[in-house]
Amino acid sequence: MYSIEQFDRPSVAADAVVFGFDTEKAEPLRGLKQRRLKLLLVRRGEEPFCGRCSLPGGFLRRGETVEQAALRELSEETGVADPKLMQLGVYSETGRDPRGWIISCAFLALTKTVTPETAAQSDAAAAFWAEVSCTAENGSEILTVTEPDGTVLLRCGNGSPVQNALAFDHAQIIADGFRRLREEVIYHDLIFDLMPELFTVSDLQQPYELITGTRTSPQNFRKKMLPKLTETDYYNEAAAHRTAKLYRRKDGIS
Amino acid sequence: MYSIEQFDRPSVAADAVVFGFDTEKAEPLRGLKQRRLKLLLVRRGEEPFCGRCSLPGGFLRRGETVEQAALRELSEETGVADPKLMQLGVYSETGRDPRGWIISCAFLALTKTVTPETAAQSDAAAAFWAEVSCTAENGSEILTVTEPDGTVLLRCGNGSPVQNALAFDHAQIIADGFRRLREEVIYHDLIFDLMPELFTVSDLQQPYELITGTRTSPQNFRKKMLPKLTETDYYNEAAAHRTAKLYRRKDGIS
DNA sequence: GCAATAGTGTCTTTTAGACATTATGTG
DNA sequence: CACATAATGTCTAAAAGACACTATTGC
Repeated sequence: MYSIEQFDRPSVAADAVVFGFDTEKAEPLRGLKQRRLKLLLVRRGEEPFCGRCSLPGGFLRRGETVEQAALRELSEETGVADPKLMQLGVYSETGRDPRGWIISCAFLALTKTVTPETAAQSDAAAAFWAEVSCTAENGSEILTVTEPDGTVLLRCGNGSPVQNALAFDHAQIIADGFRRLREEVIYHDLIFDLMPELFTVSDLQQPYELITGTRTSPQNFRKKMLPKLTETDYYNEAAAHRTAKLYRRKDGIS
Repeated sequence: MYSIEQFDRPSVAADAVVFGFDTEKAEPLRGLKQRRLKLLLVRRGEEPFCGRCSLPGGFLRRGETVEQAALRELSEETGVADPKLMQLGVYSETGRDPRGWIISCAFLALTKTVTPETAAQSDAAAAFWAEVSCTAENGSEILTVTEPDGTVLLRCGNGSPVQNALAFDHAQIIADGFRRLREEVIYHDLIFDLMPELFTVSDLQQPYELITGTRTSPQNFRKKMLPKLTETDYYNEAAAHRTAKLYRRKDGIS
């Protein structure tokens, strides 16, 4: 029988690009809820890249799948509990990790619940939610990841990093993760995995358009989304305008 | 500095699901070229699963990326030279390989050139092109992989294997690969990576519809494809009908 | 009443599909 | 000429977008 001991073996890490939407009372004038796209990061407390930010993750252990490793590390490091996980890609360039031969199995993870506590209750308490924005500047799109204090961690144009304060090759992984997120939202309605169970149609629009980079009128957005929704008997709390019906995702969509 | 030696490490394999179209003179009545979808397999000459068929692949070596490993193994084992490679997924269920802790990084690979020699000139001469068909049977689609002698190696309904003579978990990898192929052909025009540089519009139709599971009239298929094509000054060899203009893929189409 | 969003309807543009028609090659 | 496929055009149905208009709610 073939011996596998004759080959060197790499360490295998599982890292996750976790996106979620935060609900902030932004404009004080009217109870307007603005949703901001957030990315879960960890500030490293050890070498290499001590003090820099990285994706949450850790090493694969014997007896678990890469999915289980990603979920375990997410739970341990950041308190994020039940995200939707999708494989994003394997990063194996030699030299990507100064500690040695380490390949990373990267995941795209989506959570419905972004709360400050999520990050705070972690072991290391080093996890936090960074803000993600995607803006069109003179033709091409710029993806920006910013710390809560305003420090820019990452700027990407056309899918490749142009400004990068992150550890390892995590800037590239994040860029790939956002591009994949866009594809999944456009083609497989993954927007619903970033929303609470019940939501209004207009709750969907800002998140959807931020990720897809599109823009429509509220009327047409409604017409586009309604076939994917089931209405409920609930209404949102009254604001300074007509109350809105709450919907849930329709079964069998995607 | 963090020691990575304290962790067990898995062996990492790179396996490829290689698709390509064969051009057969099928119907003898008129010089009709029929294209058949093929999948590259290897008959194993050693344990485990000695005598069974598996995807071409092998172990990752220090100093190479998983992409390089996949290309090297493809070239060594099967003679397939310059395929388009895309990461398909990581398979890491415990027990998936009786030799021990081995995870597989699977690739979707597309080649423009399916020839008997491709497989024959390999080291082991154990590589061959199996035939892939996807038929609609009472509502759901059945994916079938057949050996040249007619032996059924794999039948899948709804993306999961129902009849499976393949080694390891390669049946599931192939099922995932075909589903991914369909998505890439529909959304990213990957059909062109399965065709020669120059082709007629009708050369495209049978391959396109086999993979996507759709069916249209030749007229409407032409209208759908023309925006993605650049015409050339060449024509195909005359058949028993009007000669057809040869096209190439238009730049900037994805 | 006013501001703001919810929700409906109407019109137009674009796209996809059904299908008739002409063109051109071989036998 | 018969036949098969190439290539174009026409009509229709479905989807996407622009936008007018009505409905509620808080202030």
